Formats: sequence, C-alpha cells, structure tokens
Amino acid sequence: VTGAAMLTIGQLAAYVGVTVRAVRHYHQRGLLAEPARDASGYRRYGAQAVLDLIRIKTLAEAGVPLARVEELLSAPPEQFAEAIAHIDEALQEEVRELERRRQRIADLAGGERLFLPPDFVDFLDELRGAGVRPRTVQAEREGWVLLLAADPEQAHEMLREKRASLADPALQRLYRGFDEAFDWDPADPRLEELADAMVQFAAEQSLGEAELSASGGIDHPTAHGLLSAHYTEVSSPAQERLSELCAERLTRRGPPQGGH
Amino acid sequence: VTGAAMLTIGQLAAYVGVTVRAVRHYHQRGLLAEPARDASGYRRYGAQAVLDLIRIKTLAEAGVPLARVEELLSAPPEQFAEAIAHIDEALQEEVRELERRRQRIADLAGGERLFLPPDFVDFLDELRGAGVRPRTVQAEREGWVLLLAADPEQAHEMLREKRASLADPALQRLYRGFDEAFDWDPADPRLEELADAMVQFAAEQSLGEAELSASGGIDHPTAHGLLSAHYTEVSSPAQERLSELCAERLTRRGPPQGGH
DNA sequence: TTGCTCCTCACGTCACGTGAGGTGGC
DNA sequence: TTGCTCCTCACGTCACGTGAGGTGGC
Repeated sequence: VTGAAMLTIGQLAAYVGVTVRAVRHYHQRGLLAEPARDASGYRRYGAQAVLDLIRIKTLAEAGVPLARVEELLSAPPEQFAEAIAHIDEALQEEVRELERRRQRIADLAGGERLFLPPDFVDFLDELRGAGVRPRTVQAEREGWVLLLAADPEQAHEMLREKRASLADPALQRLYRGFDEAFDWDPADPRLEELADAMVQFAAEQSLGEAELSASGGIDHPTAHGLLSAHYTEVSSPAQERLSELCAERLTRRGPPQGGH
Repeated sequence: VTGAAMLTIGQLAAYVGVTVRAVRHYHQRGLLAEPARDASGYRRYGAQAVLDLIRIKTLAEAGVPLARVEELLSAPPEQFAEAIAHIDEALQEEVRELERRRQRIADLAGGERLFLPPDFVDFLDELRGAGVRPRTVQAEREGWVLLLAADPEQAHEMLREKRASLADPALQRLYRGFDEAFDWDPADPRLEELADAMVQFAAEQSLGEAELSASGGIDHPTAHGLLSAHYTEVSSPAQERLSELCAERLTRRGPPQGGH
C-alpha cells in the first residue's frame, strides 16, 4: 500500500506481459477494476491487479472471448472448472486442426501446388512412371482435386479402381497415346487408331461413354460438368478431336450396355 | 464450358467449404478473378475457380494474411516453396504456444486458480502438510505468482532455498505460528514469544530483516514492494503487530550482519 | 530542456458477418 | 405464388492498434 509498491499502467503491463492499450481496454470493458489515481491522475496498481490481470491474460490468450472471461471471473469454482475443461478441449481441437492445416499447406508446396492425399500422389507418380508427361499428369492431378472437393469418398473409391486398372499395360499405352496426341495435328490419322483402341478397351472393361471420358463414372453431376470443362480447357485441338472420334464410335455402337 | 459445368457462387462456396461472403470478399480484394456473369447477372464459375479458391482457402486458414496470399499466388515456385516453409514453422510454433496455454489454463483451474510450475505447487503442498491453513497457503501462493511475474529465474532460485529451509521443523513451527496468529488479538502475549522465535531463527540462519519478512531476499524492487503490499493486505491486525514486533527486535539488535 | 510516460478521445485494422432493399430462378 | 439464391451497398464485429493533442515526471 506504500507508494513504492504501486505500479503505473506501463509497469503493470510489462510485468504481466500485455500492452498498455490492452490494460486500458480491459478497464473499458469492465474486466479489470479501475484503480485509484495518484496526484497526477495516473492509475496506480497493487498486487491484486497483477493477479487479476494474469487471470484475464491467461484466459484471453486461450481464445476465450472477453465477454466470457468477464462471466468466468465471477463464476463459482465449480462452473469455472467446468468451463476450463471446455476451453481445454477447444484448445486440443485447435491443435489437431493446426496439424491438418500443416499437412494441407505442405501438399500445396509439393509438386504442382495442389493438395492431395498420399495415395493420389502415388497414382500420379505411377502415371509419370508409365511415361506420361508432366502437363498431362498435372491435368489429372487437378481433376482429382476437383473430385476430392466435390465428394471425397467417391474420389477415393474411384482412385482405387483407376490404380488397379493402370496395372494393365493396355491402359498405360492409352494414357501415353492421349498424352502424345497433345502435339498432333487434329487431322492426324493416328487419332483414329487411338480412338479405336480406347473404345475397344472400354468395351473389354464393359465401360460406357461416361467411364471412358476423363470424368467417367462420377455420380456427382457438378463434379462431372466441372471435370469435363476442365479437361476441355486444358486439351489441345487434337485431343478435342480425339474425344469427338470416341464419341462417334460409341454412338454408332449404341448406348452403353450397362453391365458393371 | 457448358452451362451445366458453371457453378453459382453458392455452389462454389459449398464445394470448397467457405462462405459466400468470403468468396465475394476475395473478389473485392482482387485475390480471386471476377468470373463472367450469366443473363441474370449471376457470377458463373468454372473448374479453375475451384482450384484457385482451394489455394486461397488453404493459405488463409493457415493464418496467412490475405495481402500475403495475394503475393504468393503470383510468386515463382521457388519463393512459394520458401514461404510455405516459413508458414509451416509458424504453425509449428503456434502448436507449441497452444500447448503452453493449455498448461496455463489447467493451472488456473487447479487449486486456488493461479498458475504455478509443479515445484511451486509441491512447496505449497509441503506447507499444507506442515499444518498451515489454506488461507495462509493462498497468501503464499499469490506471493509466488507475483515473484514469478517479476523475475522467474530468481523466483525459482528462492523457491529452492525456501524448500530446503522448510525441512527444518523450527521453520515449520514458525509458519504454523504465523498462520495461527491470524485469529489472535493484536495484544496477545504469544505474539511476543513468536516474534522472539522468529528473530532467533533468522539470527541462526544469518538472515537480515529483509530475509525474515515475507518478501525477503528479493533483488527486484517492484516485486519487493508488491509482495509487502500484498502481505499487508491479507494480514490480520495480529499479524501486522507481529511484523512490527519483529522489526523492533531487529532494529534494537542493529542492522543485519551481512553474512550469507 | 529533452525524452519518456501518462491521459482521453476517436478513428483504423483485419476478415469477413449481417442486415437492408431489391431482383431472378424453379 | 412461395421460398431460395443471387445482387450491391454499407454498417457491424472483435480486440485491440494507432495516431491526435495535451500534460506530468525525472
């Protein structure tokens, strides 16, 4: 209670580790009692203010809104303890959320800057390993990102199927063919051969038009449309022509047989 | 590029997992390109918008300010990767900080609602074990909180010394005496005996007045003043009187001898 | 006397949230 | 026709940050 024991607002703030403005803010909000003033009109604080401010700071830093801090300061010990338990749960969840975000931004940096779970990355690596060039792998990657955003579960299921199919060298050849077609002239006769091979492969696998196209087999209509639009955007004229040729053959052959 | 493939702002937002308002905000900030409008003036989005928005959302959720997100979106891959590394470090530090805060709010809930490291809690438990009542233990606890706020290192050092001294049954008796004196009359003759015992103990330990008082041996002048003020506030009239009696005896005996 | 702290308004910040008032789509 | 989404302002929110203009302490 002696003068020497009384802190100015700056000393109090430094002592506890908050800003002077924050202390004034807590006064304004009614969180911290306004102390007595000295002859100069300066606020002078005692030990209790230090203890009170530590409580406020600790709760506020834990992410508790000041309105809630105010309630808690005058809450009975039982409710206080219960609230602390909830706050701790929220902090734990926040830690888990931060770890998830770390994973996502790491994925952003890796490769083509789009996030994908490990098994999707494996599939893209396998495509690359099969001789498909980066541009086409990138188009595939973005396609999977779209699918994942639309329907994560279905995307995972489709990925499993596609990875299994890719073990077939025939599909690897088709992927390479599509990749190489990027640079061809739309009138290149090899497009006809490639279209034949693709339609035949689809028939062997009992796939319809939808399954053959880049966005094949997707239930989610929005994702289907977006995928088509995306592939149309990134395709070359020859690849566009290839899609037309496939569509022609499938139409001539009649609608898909439906068999799974 | 077909109409079916074009998302409205609500579909886009739901697809990626942000609010409609957030998307509009990103347009306003220039982070996300304004798409073409349909006949009704509605924004219509394609696949690229989905990919762009995912990037923005991922960075923003990682705590990157939108101004920085804007820079990063057009940064070369090298700088982008470097920035990602920094962002990840920040996220890691945030996780560590959250764990520290969890510890602090847990301390808030435990016991008398003031945070203390484990060894301080042990000391208070020892006091309690020596027969000191909760009110006095609470005063001690708050004293240590003040010391920790002022000078954590010195507080730890002083704690080690005090814990060692407390092994002496004589000091335990003095603590109990101080505790019991709370309820006495300021004129109670036992106060004289207690003061004698305290001064004698101090002499045996070669302690001066400062060391004998509640805030003994503190280099930090602010902490010293605050501690004195705090103990004065929580002391009873009899305990106040006890302090006076000790001070008298020490003055009569002359200033402290200085011996460590 | 200089530099630092204190005082009280009061507007600024950041990333949106939230109506206000109106129109188009199914 | 009803309910839902879309549109554009434009003010509100949260916890302070940041001057603006002035005075006291060392």
